Amino acid sequence: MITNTTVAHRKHDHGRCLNAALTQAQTLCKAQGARLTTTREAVLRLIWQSHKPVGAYHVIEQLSAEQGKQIMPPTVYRALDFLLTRGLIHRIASLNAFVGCPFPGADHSDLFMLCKACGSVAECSADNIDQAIASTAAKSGFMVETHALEIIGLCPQCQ
Amino acid sequence: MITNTTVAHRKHDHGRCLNAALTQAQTLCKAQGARLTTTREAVLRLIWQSHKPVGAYHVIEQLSAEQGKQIMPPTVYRALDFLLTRGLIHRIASLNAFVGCPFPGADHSDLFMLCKACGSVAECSADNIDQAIASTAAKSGFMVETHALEIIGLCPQCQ
DNA sequence: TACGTATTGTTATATCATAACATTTACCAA
DNA sequence: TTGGTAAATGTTATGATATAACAATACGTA
Repeated sequence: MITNTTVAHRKHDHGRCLNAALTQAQTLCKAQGARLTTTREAVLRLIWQSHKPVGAYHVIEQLSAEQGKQIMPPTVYRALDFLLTRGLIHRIASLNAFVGCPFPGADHSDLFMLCKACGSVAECSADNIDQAIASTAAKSGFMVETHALEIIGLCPQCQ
Repeated sequence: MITNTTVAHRKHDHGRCLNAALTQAQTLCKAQGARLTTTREAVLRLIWQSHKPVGAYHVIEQLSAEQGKQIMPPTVYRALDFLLTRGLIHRIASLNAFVGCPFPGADHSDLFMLCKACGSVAECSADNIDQAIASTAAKSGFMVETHALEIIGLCPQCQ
Protein backbone atom coordinates (compact mmCIF):
# COMPACT_ATOMS: atom_id res chain seq x y z
CA MET A 1 0.00 0.00 0.00
CA ILE A 2 1.26 3.45 -0.96
CA THR A 3 -0.54 6.55 0.09
CA ASN A 4 -0.19 10.24 0.77
CA THR A 5 -2.81 10.37 3.52
CA THR A 6 -0.29 11.45 6.10
CA VAL A 7 0.16 14.76 4.30
CA ALA A 8 -2.97 15.24 2.22
CA HIS A 9 -5.34 15.28 5.17
CA ARG A 10 -3.12 17.00 7.70
CA LYS A 11 -1.28 20.24 8.19
CA HIS A 12 2.02 20.10 6.36
CA ASP A 13 4.55 22.08 4.40
CA HIS A 14 2.80 22.05 1.07
CA GLY A 15 5.69 23.66 -0.72
CA ARG A 16 7.42 20.35 -0.52
CA CYS A 17 4.49 18.58 -2.20
CA LEU A 18 4.52 21.13 -4.96
CA ASN A 19 8.26 20.95 -5.50
CA ALA A 20 8.26 17.19 -5.46
CA ALA A 21 5.44 17.10 -8.00
CA LEU A 22 7.19 19.51 -10.34
CA THR A 23 10.51 17.71 -10.08
CA GLN A 24 8.91 14.34 -10.69
CA ALA A 25 7.02 15.75 -13.65
CA GLN A 26 10.19 17.11 -15.20
CA THR A 27 12.02 13.84 -14.68
CA LEU A 28 9.18 11.77 -16.02
CA CYS A 29 8.66 13.90 -19.09
CA LYS A 30 12.34 13.89 -19.87
CA ALA A 31 12.44 10.11 -19.57
CA GLN A 32 9.49 9.82 -21.91
CA GLY A 33 10.73 12.38 -24.38
CA ALA A 34 7.64 14.49 -23.67
CA ARG A 35 7.73 18.25 -23.43
CA LEU A 36 6.64 19.83 -20.21
CA THR A 37 5.94 23.22 -21.74
CA THR A 38 5.36 26.44 -19.82
CA THR A 39 1.60 26.13 -20.11
CA ARG A 40 1.57 22.50 -19.02
CA GLU A 41 3.78 23.20 -16.06
CA ALA A 42 1.67 26.21 -15.09
CA VAL A 43 -1.45 24.07 -15.15
CA LEU A 44 0.24 21.36 -13.13
CA ARG A 45 1.29 23.96 -10.56
CA LEU A 46 -2.26 25.26 -10.30
CA ILE A 47 -3.62 21.74 -9.84
CA TRP A 48 -1.07 21.26 -7.10
CA GLN A 49 -1.90 24.43 -5.21
CA SER A 50 -3.49 22.18 -2.62
CA HIS A 51 -4.82 18.67 -2.14
CA LYS A 52 -8.29 19.72 -3.17
CA PRO A 53 -9.44 18.85 -6.67
CA VAL A 54 -9.56 21.84 -8.99
CA GLY A 55 -12.06 22.36 -11.78
CA ALA A 56 -10.88 23.09 -15.30
CA TYR A 57 -12.59 26.47 -15.39
CA HIS A 58 -10.97 27.45 -12.13
CA VAL A 59 -7.62 26.73 -13.74
CA ILE A 60 -8.65 28.81 -16.74
CA GLU A 61 -9.50 31.75 -14.48
CA GLN A 62 -6.31 31.59 -12.50
CA LEU A 63 -4.12 31.08 -15.52
CA SER A 64 -5.77 34.04 -17.24
CA ALA A 65 -5.09 36.17 -14.17
CA GLU A 66 -1.46 35.03 -14.01
CA GLN A 67 -0.82 35.76 -17.65
CA GLY A 68 -2.90 38.92 -17.88
CA LYS A 69 -4.87 37.67 -20.86
CA GLN A 70 -7.88 35.48 -21.45
CA ILE A 71 -6.88 31.84 -21.72
CA MET A 72 -9.36 29.74 -23.65
CA PRO A 73 -10.76 26.38 -22.53
CA PRO A 74 -9.00 24.27 -25.18
CA THR A 75 -5.62 25.49 -23.98
CA VAL A 76 -6.26 24.25 -20.48
CA TYR A 77 -8.07 21.08 -21.50
CA ARG A 78 -5.15 20.15 -23.75
CA ALA A 79 -2.72 20.63 -20.91
CA LEU A 80 -4.97 18.57 -18.65
CA ASP A 81 -5.12 15.78 -21.25
CA PHE A 82 -1.36 15.79 -21.46
CA LEU A 83 -0.99 15.55 -17.70
CA LEU A 84 -3.66 12.86 -17.43
CA THR A 85 -2.04 10.77 -20.15
CA ARG A 86 1.31 10.90 -18.37
CA GLY A 87 -0.33 10.02 -15.08
CA LEU A 88 0.74 13.30 -13.51
CA ILE A 89 -2.79 14.17 -12.49
CA HIS A 90 -6.05 12.30 -12.01
CA ARG A 91 -9.62 13.22 -12.76
CA ILE A 92 -12.17 12.82 -9.98
CA ALA A 93 -15.25 11.88 -11.97
CA SER A 94 -17.81 12.63 -9.28
CA LEU A 95 -16.49 16.18 -8.95
CA ASN A 96 -15.54 16.98 -12.53
CA ALA A 97 -12.24 18.10 -11.11
CA PHE A 98 -8.56 17.29 -11.18
CA VAL A 99 -6.00 16.48 -8.54
CA GLY A 100 -2.26 15.91 -8.67
CA CYS A 101 -0.91 12.39 -8.50
CA PRO A 102 1.50 12.07 -5.57
CA PHE A 103 3.37 9.12 -7.04
CA PRO A 104 3.43 9.40 -10.80
CA GLY A 105 5.44 6.78 -12.56
CA ALA A 106 4.89 4.27 -9.79
CA ASP A 107 2.71 1.37 -10.86
CA HIS A 108 -0.44 1.83 -8.84
CA SER A 109 -4.20 1.59 -8.98
CA ASP A 110 -6.22 4.61 -8.12
CA LEU A 111 -8.22 4.96 -4.98
CA PHE A 112 -9.25 8.33 -3.67
CA MET A 113 -10.46 9.33 -0.26
CA LEU A 114 -12.54 12.47 -0.55
CA CYS A 115 -13.24 14.42 2.59
CA LYS A 116 -16.77 15.81 2.55
CA ALA A 117 -15.88 18.50 5.05
CA CYS A 118 -12.61 20.04 3.90
CA GLY A 119 -12.60 18.82 0.31
CA SER A 120 -9.09 17.44 0.39
CA VAL A 121 -8.30 14.21 -1.39
CA ALA A 122 -5.76 11.56 -0.53
CA GLU A 123 -4.70 8.91 -2.97
CA CYS A 124 -3.91 5.37 -2.10
CA SER A 125 -3.04 2.15 -3.82
CA ALA A 126 -3.90 -0.99 -1.89
CA ASP A 127 -3.21 -4.52 -3.05
CA ASN A 128 -5.91 -6.08 -0.92
CA ILE A 129 -8.55 -3.94 -2.59
CA ASP A 130 -7.18 -4.67 -6.03
CA GLN A 131 -7.27 -8.36 -5.24
CA ALA A 132 -10.79 -8.22 -3.86
CA ILE A 133 -11.91 -6.42 -7.02
CA ALA A 134 -10.12 -8.89 -9.25
CA SER A 135 -11.60 -11.91 -7.53
CA THR A 136 -15.12 -10.49 -7.45
CA ALA A 137 -14.95 -9.60 -11.13
CA ALA A 138 -13.56 -13.04 -11.93
CA LYS A 139 -16.59 -14.68 -10.32
CA SER A 140 -18.75 -12.85 -12.85
CA GLY A 141 -16.42 -13.67 -15.72
CA PHE A 142 -15.63 -9.97 -16.12
CA MET A 143 -12.19 -9.04 -17.44
CA VAL A 144 -10.90 -6.03 -15.54
CA GLU A 145 -8.91 -3.39 -17.35
CA THR A 146 -8.96 -0.48 -14.91
CA HIS A 147 -11.04 0.70 -12.05
CA ALA A 148 -11.84 3.94 -10.30
CA LEU A 149 -12.70 4.01 -6.65
CA GLU A 150 -13.85 7.11 -4.84
CA ILE A 151 -14.37 6.85 -1.12
CA ILE A 152 -16.41 9.63 0.43
CA GLY A 153 -16.20 10.37 4.12
CA LEU A 154 -14.34 12.37 6.72
CA CYS A 155 -10.60 12.76 6.92
CA PRO A 156 -8.80 12.46 10.29
CA GLN A 157 -8.74 16.25 10.76
CA CYS A 158 -12.44 16.71 10.14
CA GLN A 159 -13.91 13.98 12.31
CA MET B 1 -22.40 -10.94 -2.76
CA ILE B 2 -25.46 -9.92 -4.76
CA THR B 3 -25.21 -9.18 -8.43
CA ASN B 4 -27.10 -9.06 -11.69
CA THR B 5 -24.17 -10.04 -13.88
CA THR B 6 -25.86 -13.18 -15.05
CA VAL B 7 -28.48 -11.13 -16.86
CA ALA B 8 -26.92 -7.73 -17.42
CA HIS B 9 -24.07 -9.01 -19.55
CA ARG B 10 -25.88 -11.82 -21.31
CA LYS B 11 -28.82 -12.38 -23.60
CA HIS B 12 -31.97 -12.50 -21.54
CA ASP B 13 -35.63 -11.64 -21.48
CA HIS B 14 -35.31 -8.01 -20.59
CA GLY B 15 -39.05 -7.55 -20.17
CA ARG B 16 -38.69 -9.36 -16.90
CA CYS B 17 -36.01 -6.92 -15.70
CA LEU B 18 -38.23 -4.00 -16.62
CA ASN B 19 -41.30 -5.44 -14.94
CA ALA B 20 -39.41 -6.36 -11.84
CA ALA B 21 -37.95 -2.87 -11.62
CA LEU B 22 -41.32 -1.20 -12.01
CA THR B 23 -42.99 -3.47 -9.49
CA GLN B 24 -40.22 -2.97 -6.96
CA ALA B 25 -40.39 0.78 -7.49
CA GLN B 26 -44.12 0.84 -6.87
CA THR B 27 -43.79 -1.27 -3.75
CA LEU B 28 -40.92 0.76 -2.41
CA CYS B 29 -42.57 4.10 -3.02
CA LYS B 30 -45.77 2.93 -1.42
CA ALA B 31 -43.87 1.75 1.63
CA GLN B 32 -42.12 5.11 1.88
CA GLY B 33 -45.22 7.17 1.25
CA ALA B 34 -43.57 8.57 -1.88
CA ARG B 35 -45.46 9.21 -5.09
CA LEU B 36 -44.28 7.41 -8.16
CA THR B 37 -45.94 9.82 -10.56
CA THR B 38 -46.45 9.26 -14.28
CA THR B 39 -43.37 11.28 -15.18
CA ARG B 40 -41.19 9.54 -12.62
CA GLU B 41 -42.33 6.13 -13.74
CA ALA B 42 -41.83 7.06 -17.39
CA VAL B 43 -38.27 8.17 -16.65
CA LEU B 44 -37.62 4.99 -14.71
CA ARG B 45 -38.91 2.94 -17.63
CA LEU B 46 -36.63 4.79 -20.03
CA ILE B 47 -33.63 4.23 -17.79
CA TRP B 48 -34.53 0.57 -17.69
CA GLN B 49 -34.83 0.14 -21.43
CA SER B 50 -31.57 -1.78 -21.24
CA HIS B 51 -28.60 -2.35 -18.99
CA LYS B 52 -26.70 0.48 -20.63
CA PRO B 53 -26.49 3.75 -18.75
CA VAL B 54 -28.66 6.46 -20.27
CA GLY B 55 -27.83 10.16 -20.36
CA ALA B 56 -30.30 12.72 -19.03
CA TYR B 57 -30.65 14.41 -22.38
CA HIS B 58 -31.36 11.12 -24.04
CA VAL B 59 -34.21 10.64 -21.60
CA ILE B 60 -35.43 14.16 -22.37
CA GLU B 61 -35.48 13.37 -26.10
CA GLN B 62 -37.30 10.10 -25.73
CA LEU B 63 -39.79 11.44 -23.24
CA SER B 64 -40.51 14.38 -25.52
CA ALA B 65 -41.12 11.98 -28.39
CA GLU B 66 -43.40 9.79 -26.27
CA GLN B 67 -45.48 12.70 -25.08
CA GLY B 68 -45.50 14.65 -28.32
CA LYS B 69 -44.25 17.82 -26.66
CA GLN B 70 -40.94 19.28 -25.61
CA ILE B 71 -40.01 18.16 -22.11
CA MET B 72 -37.61 20.50 -20.38
CA PRO B 73 -34.42 19.49 -18.54
CA PRO B 74 -35.65 20.33 -15.03
CA THR B 75 -38.57 17.94 -15.42
CA VAL B 76 -36.28 15.04 -16.12
CA TYR B 77 -33.57 16.04 -13.66
CA ARG B 78 -36.16 16.25 -10.91
CA ALA B 79 -37.45 12.80 -11.72
CA LEU B 80 -33.86 11.53 -11.77
CA ASP B 81 -33.19 13.12 -8.38
CA PHE B 82 -36.28 11.45 -6.99
CA LEU B 83 -35.22 8.06 -8.31
CA LEU B 84 -31.65 8.52 -7.11
CA THR B 85 -32.77 9.50 -3.62
CA ARG B 86 -34.93 6.38 -3.35
CA GLY B 87 -32.11 4.21 -4.61
CA LEU B 88 -34.09 3.17 -7.67
CA ILE B 89 -31.36 4.26 -10.05
CA HIS B 90 -27.65 5.03 -9.83
CA ARG B 91 -25.51 7.63 -11.48
CA ILE B 92 -22.37 6.46 -13.24
CA ALA B 93 -20.10 9.42 -12.66
CA SER B 94 -17.53 8.59 -15.31
CA LEU B 95 -20.25 8.49 -17.96
CA ASN B 96 -22.60 11.21 -16.73
CA ALA B 97 -25.33 8.67 -17.15
CA PHE B 98 -27.89 6.73 -15.19
CA VAL B 99 -28.66 3.06 -14.79
CA GLY B 100 -31.39 1.19 -13.00
CA CYS B 101 -30.67 -0.44 -9.67
CA PRO B 102 -31.47 -4.15 -9.86
CA PHE B 103 -31.97 -4.55 -6.12
CA PRO B 104 -33.40 -1.34 -4.70
CA GLY B 105 -34.26 -1.45 -1.05
CA ALA B 106 -31.66 -4.11 -0.36
CA ASP B 107 -28.81 -2.83 1.76
CA HIS B 108 -25.85 -2.86 -0.58
CA SER B 109 -22.80 -0.95 -1.60
CA ASP B 110 -22.41 0.05 -5.18
CA LEU B 111 -19.95 -1.52 -7.52
CA PHE B 112 -20.38 -1.32 -11.25
CA MET B 113 -18.79 -3.35 -13.99
CA LEU B 114 -18.81 -1.33 -17.19
CA CYS B 115 -18.18 -3.17 -20.43
CA LYS B 116 -16.08 -1.07 -22.78
CA ALA B 117 -17.32 -2.99 -25.80
CA CYS B 118 -21.08 -3.28 -25.45
CA GLY B 119 -21.65 -0.55 -22.89
CA SER B 120 -23.73 -2.65 -20.55
CA VAL B 121 -23.33 -2.32 -16.81
CA ALA B 122 -23.75 -4.93 -14.11
CA GLU B 123 -24.05 -4.02 -10.48
CA CYS B 124 -22.65 -5.98 -7.64
CA SER B 125 -22.30 -5.72 -3.92
CA ALA B 126 -19.41 -7.65 -2.46
CA ASP B 127 -18.58 -7.85 1.21
CA ASN B 128 -14.93 -8.66 0.69
CA ILE B 129 -14.46 -5.44 -1.28
CA ASP B 130 -16.35 -3.43 1.30
CA GLN B 131 -14.17 -4.90 4.00
CA ALA B 132 -10.97 -4.25 2.09
CA ILE B 133 -12.03 -0.66 1.59
CA ALA B 134 -13.01 -0.24 5.23
CA SER B 135 -9.73 -1.65 6.50
CA THR B 136 -7.60 0.38 4.12
CA ALA B 137 -9.42 3.56 5.02
CA ALA B 138 -9.11 2.75 8.71
CA LYS B 139 -5.32 2.52 8.37
CA SER B 140 -5.38 6.14 7.23
CA GLY B 141 -7.81 7.18 9.92
CA PHE B 142 -10.40 7.97 7.29
CA MET B 143 -14.06 7.54 8.22
CA VAL B 144 -15.93 6.02 5.30
CA GLU B 145 -19.45 7.13 4.54
CA THR B 146 -20.02 5.82 1.04
CA HIS B 147 -17.98 4.75 -1.90
CA ALA B 148 -18.39 4.45 -5.62
CA LEU B 149 -16.47 1.85 -7.55
CA GLU B 150 -16.50 1.66 -11.31
CA ILE B 151 -14.72 -1.25 -12.90
CA ILE B 152 -13.97 -0.90 -16.58
CA GLY B 153 -13.27 -3.92 -18.74
CA LEU B 154 -14.89 -6.55 -20.89
CA CYS B 155 -18.00 -8.48 -20.03
CA PRO B 156 -18.18 -12.26 -20.62
CA GLN B 157 -19.98 -11.79 -23.96
CA CYS B 158 -17.47 -9.34 -25.35
CA GLN B 159 -14.19 -11.06 -24.51
C1' DT C 1 -64.86 23.07 -0.86
C1' DA C 2 -60.89 25.30 0.73
C1' DC C 3 -56.32 24.84 2.25
C1' DG C 4 -51.47 23.77 2.22
C1' DT C 5 -47.94 21.03 0.21
C1' DA C 6 -45.88 18.46 -3.44
C1' DT C 7 -45.20 18.34 -8.13
C1' DT C 8 -44.63 20.11 -12.62
C1' DG C 9 -44.05 23.92 -16.09
C1' DT C 10 -41.26 27.69 -17.88
C1' DT C 11 -37.49 30.71 -18.69
C1' DA C 12 -33.00 31.56 -18.30
C1' DT C 13 -28.43 30.53 -17.40
C1' DA C 14 -24.46 28.15 -15.20
C1' DT C 15 -20.98 24.72 -15.82
C1' DC C 16 -18.09 21.37 -18.17
C1' DA C 17 -15.95 19.89 -22.52
C1' DT C 18 -14.62 19.44 -27.45
C1' DA C 19 -14.62 20.12 -32.78
C1' DA C 20 -12.41 22.38 -36.45
C1' DC C 21 -9.23 25.11 -38.44
C1' DA C 22 -5.43 28.86 -38.26
C1' DT C 23 -1.06 30.14 -36.48
C1' DT C 24 3.13 29.73 -34.10
C1' DT C 25 6.93 27.31 -32.03
C1' DA C 26 10.50 23.77 -31.45
C1' DC C 27 13.35 20.53 -33.34
C1' DC C 28 16.02 18.13 -36.71
C1' DA C 29 18.39 17.44 -40.97
C1' DA C 30 20.54 19.18 -44.98
C1' DT D 1 21.56 28.76 -40.97
C1' DT D 2 17.86 27.72 -43.18
C1' DG D 3 14.02 25.22 -44.50
C1' DG D 4 10.88 21.41 -43.68
C1' DT D 5 8.03 18.87 -40.46
C1' DA D 6 5.58 17.78 -36.47
C1' DA D 7 4.05 19.39 -32.13
C1' DA D 8 1.92 22.80 -29.60
C1' DT D 9 -0.96 26.70 -29.05
C1' DG D 10 -4.45 30.23 -30.47
C1' DT D 11 -9.16 31.20 -31.95
C1' DT D 12 -13.94 30.72 -32.87
C1' DA D 13 -17.80 28.31 -32.26
C1' DT D 14 -20.66 25.01 -30.29
C1' DG D 15 -21.99 20.76 -27.88
C1' DA D 16 -23.27 18.46 -23.57
C1' DT D 17 -24.57 18.35 -18.81
C1' DA D 18 -26.96 20.51 -14.98
C1' DT D 19 -29.37 23.91 -11.99
C1' DA D 20 -31.58 28.45 -10.19
C1' DA D 21 -35.69 30.92 -9.65
C1' DC D 22 -40.28 31.66 -9.91
C1' DA D 23 -45.14 30.53 -11.76
C1' DA D 24 -48.79 27.38 -12.29
C1' DT D 25 -51.12 23.20 -11.32
C1' DA D 26 -52.48 18.88 -9.08
C1' DC D 27 -53.13 16.09 -4.89
C1' DG D 28 -54.59 14.68 -0.44
C1' DT D 29 -56.86 16.11 3.64
C1' DA D 30 -59.61 18.68 6.92
